[in-house]
Amino acid sequence: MRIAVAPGPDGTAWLSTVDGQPRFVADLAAEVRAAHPDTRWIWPDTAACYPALLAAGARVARCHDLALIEGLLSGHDGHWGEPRSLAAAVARLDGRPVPADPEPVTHDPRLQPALFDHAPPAERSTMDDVLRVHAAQQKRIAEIGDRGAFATLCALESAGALIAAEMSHTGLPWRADVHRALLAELMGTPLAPGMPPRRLTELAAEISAAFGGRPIHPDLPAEVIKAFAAAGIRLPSTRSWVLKEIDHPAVKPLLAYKELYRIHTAHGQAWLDTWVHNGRFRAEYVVGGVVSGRWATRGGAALQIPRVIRRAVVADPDWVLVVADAGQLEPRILAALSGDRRLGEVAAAGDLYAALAAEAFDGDRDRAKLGLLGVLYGQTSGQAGQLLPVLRQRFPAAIDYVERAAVAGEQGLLVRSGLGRTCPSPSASWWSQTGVDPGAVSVTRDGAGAARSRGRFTRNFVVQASAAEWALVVLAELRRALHEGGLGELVFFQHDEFIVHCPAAQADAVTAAVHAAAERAGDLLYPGVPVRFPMSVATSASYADAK
DNA sequence: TGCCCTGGCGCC
DNA sequence: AAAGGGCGCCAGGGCA
Repeated sequence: MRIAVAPGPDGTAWLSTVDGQPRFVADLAAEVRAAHPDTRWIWPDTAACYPALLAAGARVARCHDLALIEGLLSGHDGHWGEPRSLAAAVARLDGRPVPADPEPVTHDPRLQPALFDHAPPAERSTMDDVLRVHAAQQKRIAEIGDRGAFATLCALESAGALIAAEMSHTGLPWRADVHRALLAELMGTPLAPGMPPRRLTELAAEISAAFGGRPIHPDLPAEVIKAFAAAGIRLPSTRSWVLKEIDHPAVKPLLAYKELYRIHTAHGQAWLDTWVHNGRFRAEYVVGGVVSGRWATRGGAALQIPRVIRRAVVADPDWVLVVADAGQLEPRILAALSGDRRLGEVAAAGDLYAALAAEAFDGDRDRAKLGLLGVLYGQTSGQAGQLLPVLRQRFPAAIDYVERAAVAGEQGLLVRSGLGRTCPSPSASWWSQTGVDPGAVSVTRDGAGAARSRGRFTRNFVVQASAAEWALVVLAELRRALHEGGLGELVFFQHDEFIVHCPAAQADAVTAAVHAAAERAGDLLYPGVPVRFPMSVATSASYADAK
């Protein structure tokens, strides 16, 4: 059963079945709570309307997110990033100028909360728009003619939007006291509020001393390069891997400073004060913002939590964190996508790189890993490049798969994930720069570089985007299983990693649900393909102990 | 003052 | 050992 929703302010809405009469409701949350649980809700924008429903205790099992699906359809047509709001979709249908999308409503606690005040009044005509856009999207999805793959992608993307809102609502358990103790242990406490932590000050002094006492700001690359030049060392940059090659007494404190400074600025006390409240870190996930279908976050850097800081992620008393990680996901996806039989056999192993090493690299796991990652990222030089011929000879179908994607990209063509998520078209400047466009004047060396660069992007896209949709299936299956079993709560998702927070007694059931979800994802996306997608699952009180 | 760019680096 | 795919965030600098 599908029910269309045109949300208004203060929890009001117009509701309609796909072919019925619209009716006004004063309390959308009450309607949702009373509706059949399998209802698929058709609405303009999950991120805009679902948080308020969750706050009112109304959970939704399934939805059709018109904005996200408009974005997927535009992308499929080669117009990634075009406006996708309900207003834009209607204008597109009517052949009118398409308005730009409004700025997303943010829940960033640093900004003044201005939520819910701006919602336009619910109008009956908005319901007409919802129904028209929905019907048009259904037609476009059907016309793609890929036996339902793209429709699956649309359902997954919508499910992802629900899960993202639910995880933001729930929050990741976060112990501010543990975090503060960790910061003090790593870098000492500031001498005064607002001053840098003590250890940073000390390291800065050590660095200055190593340069003969000249005062230096270690966080200004230009100053560091100048200081090294004065000592007779010319550096192309101050990146840590460059510094590691240098023999100079300033290098050691400089590297230590960079590491701590990063933690201080990105996940220090200021971050803690801003983002952690009442024992939870509420990240704002952004679905549909990354070309490959991975999620992003807005504020809070939820997908870049440094390993040392993960010690602050601690389960509630008598609860545990079940941390699941899909190991070596992208090479396995390549094996499944390409149907390469030999790589599939390698990918049937628990440790893909070890099996690959045994098969083709005399048991050298590091070289096997380096070579395969080089294939995924398009590295042709250096050691990874040298390993390519071996891989091509052993796994021709897999190598061919990514190289076709690379060639298509260099020619300005579009490539797609397994379910049809589509990469962006090249920019206008790319066409003129590369000379791929026959009307262009000449190909510069920069142009050739730009073409190869796009080839690396499309090569990686087909794998990364297909991996992202596999992870979405896992997420959706896991969410369903947890809800049906009354098991815990999903609290974190990061590309190929999933965290469930649950009572300790449920840990085994949750672990089983994770494995089942991974298996179902493989069966759904790659039926009959022998590739395995093993999950490593660990249960512990702290995220830091789970790896 | 605000905006955009760069360098650098955290995560996958 | 080598430096390639996707992101977001911070600080600082240049500019209007």
